[in-house]
Formats: sequence, C-alpha cells, structure tokens
Amino acid sequence: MAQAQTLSRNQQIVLNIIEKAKGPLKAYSILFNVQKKGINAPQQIYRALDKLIEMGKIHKIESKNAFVACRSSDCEISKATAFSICESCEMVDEISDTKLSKYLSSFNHKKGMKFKRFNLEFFGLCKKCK
Amino acid sequence: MAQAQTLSRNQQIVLNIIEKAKGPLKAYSILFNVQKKGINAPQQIYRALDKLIEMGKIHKIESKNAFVACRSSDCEISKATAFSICESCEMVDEISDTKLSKYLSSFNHKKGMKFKRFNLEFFGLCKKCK
DNA sequence: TTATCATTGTTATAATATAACGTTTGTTAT
DNA sequence: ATAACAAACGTTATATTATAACAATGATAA
Repeated sequence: MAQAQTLSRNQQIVLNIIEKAKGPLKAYSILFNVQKKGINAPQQIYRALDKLIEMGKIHKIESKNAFVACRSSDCEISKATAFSICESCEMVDEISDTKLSKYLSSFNHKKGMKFKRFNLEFFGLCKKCK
Repeated sequence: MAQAQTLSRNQQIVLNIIEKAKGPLKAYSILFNVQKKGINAPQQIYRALDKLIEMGKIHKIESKNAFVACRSSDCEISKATAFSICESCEMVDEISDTKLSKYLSSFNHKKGMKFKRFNLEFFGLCKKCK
C-alpha cells in the first residue's frame, strides 16, 4: 500500500507525457501520443490515470476533463487541490497557497458534514490574455 | 438581454425536473424523463441546460457531470459556487456561506490573474452516512 | 509451491456532449 | 402590420469521454 515510489511501466509512460506537457492533457490525447509505445486502448490510459491520481502525482481538472502533473511535492494524496484556469488560452496553474488550503481544510459545513477532500477551480483571464 | 424571468418551453420543462429532483440529475436521465413531453434529442436538453446555467437557475457539478437547481435566490449569474458532496450517498448540497464566498471572491492569484468565477467542490461523508 | 494481488492487453460498449442544418417562434423597430 | 433579426426548436449524425468484462502475465508473500 502507498508504494509511493514504484510506478508501473504504463503509469510511468503516462506520467512522463503529462509532466512534459505545457498544459492539461486529455485522456485521448495522451492515448494518441503513446500508441508508438504499444499502448492501444483507452483502458490502459484511464487505469494509469486513476493510479497516478491516487498517488497524488497528477490531478484532474474536472471542468475540462483533463489532467495535469502535480508540482507541489508534498501533496502525496491529492486531497486539497486548487487551480486557476484561463478562459482564453486554457492555461491551468496549480495554486499552492497555504492560507487558502488551511482555510478550506478547516471549513466546516453547517449541516454536520466533515470534509475529506476538496477541489477548487478559479476562472478568469491570465496575465497574458488580459 | 438577461430577460431574467421568461423561460422557453424546453427550458421550463428541464428546470422543473431538476427542481423536483432530490439530488443532482444527469443530462441523459433528464432526457429519459421528458421523452413523453416530446423532447427526443440530447441537444434539446443540453441547450436548455446551457441557458439555465447562464441564468444561474441551475449549476453543474463538474465532478459528477450532473446538474442541480440553485436555491440561493441571489445568484443571478452563477459565478461563485460551492458544494458539499457525500461520497457515499451522492447527496449534493449547495453551500451559501457569505464569508467563504467573500474570501474566495477576493482571493488573488500571485501570478496576476484576476478571477471572474470559481467553483468549489467539497467531498466527504454526510451526517447520515457517517 | 500456492495463493494472492496488481498490472497488462484486448474487445466491446456505455455515457456524455457537440456539429450542422433547416424551421419555427418571439421581439423589436419602423 | 410587417420586415428584420434573434432565439429557440427539431432532427440526424457524430465526436468525445469513460467503463465493463475477460483472459493472461508478473510480482509478492505465506
């Protein structure tokens, strides 16, 4: 369990591609990029993605159905994610702001729900596109 | 523009269903529910959904590809949304917390991005499921 | 060894969403 | 009222995203 380091072959391939990418990648675009490496089916991509998410190596941008590598070395398990998303150029930036993270992690719903995890997505125009 | 009140026939039908539902509804489940009313194609659903979102009548739960009615009468345009989602029973609850909303609305990204909108999704176990 | 468990490869299919087209309805200005 | 325009409609087809199911392989541990 939580074999934090060892990635399987397919997991490594998928992670490499996501890490090299400049922006979020979609599952099928990953697939097209690895067909030369002998990966032929969506399942193989989605399985790798699932594990990488579990390990906190990547995150899913829910509003875009796309995946980005995690930069903040400390989020072993991705339970507190925040992103800024440019609506023009589609750039996505992971926000690692301790205060924000603490504020949200300690946020408690009135109706007695205790949170294990959150995902926050901000939208706007990035510096360049403004 | 922003004819805030008048909904078209299809928009009204779709909104009614979402409002009556106990939890988030998926587009195709809405579709199956309105085929008796003469709506036959996904496009008709998705078009209504898009408009209803624009008007702030409903919200999309991105992590579930599902739609819920907006309860807080003041969010004419849904630019600041937050939800609590139970991972067991799938219940979704809209969070309207003025402090949270202000905190996030005024949150500014270091890299000079100005936000127009955000969506926050909390996950955990609701009171019942705990 | 044998049992167990994660990973792989593969085929098929399900679920979610949009494109493109022409028609109809509703609104606004003259 | 009617012309002009915008919004909504209906329809067919297709694109995109994601999972089911099954058999084989490899790695780990009792």
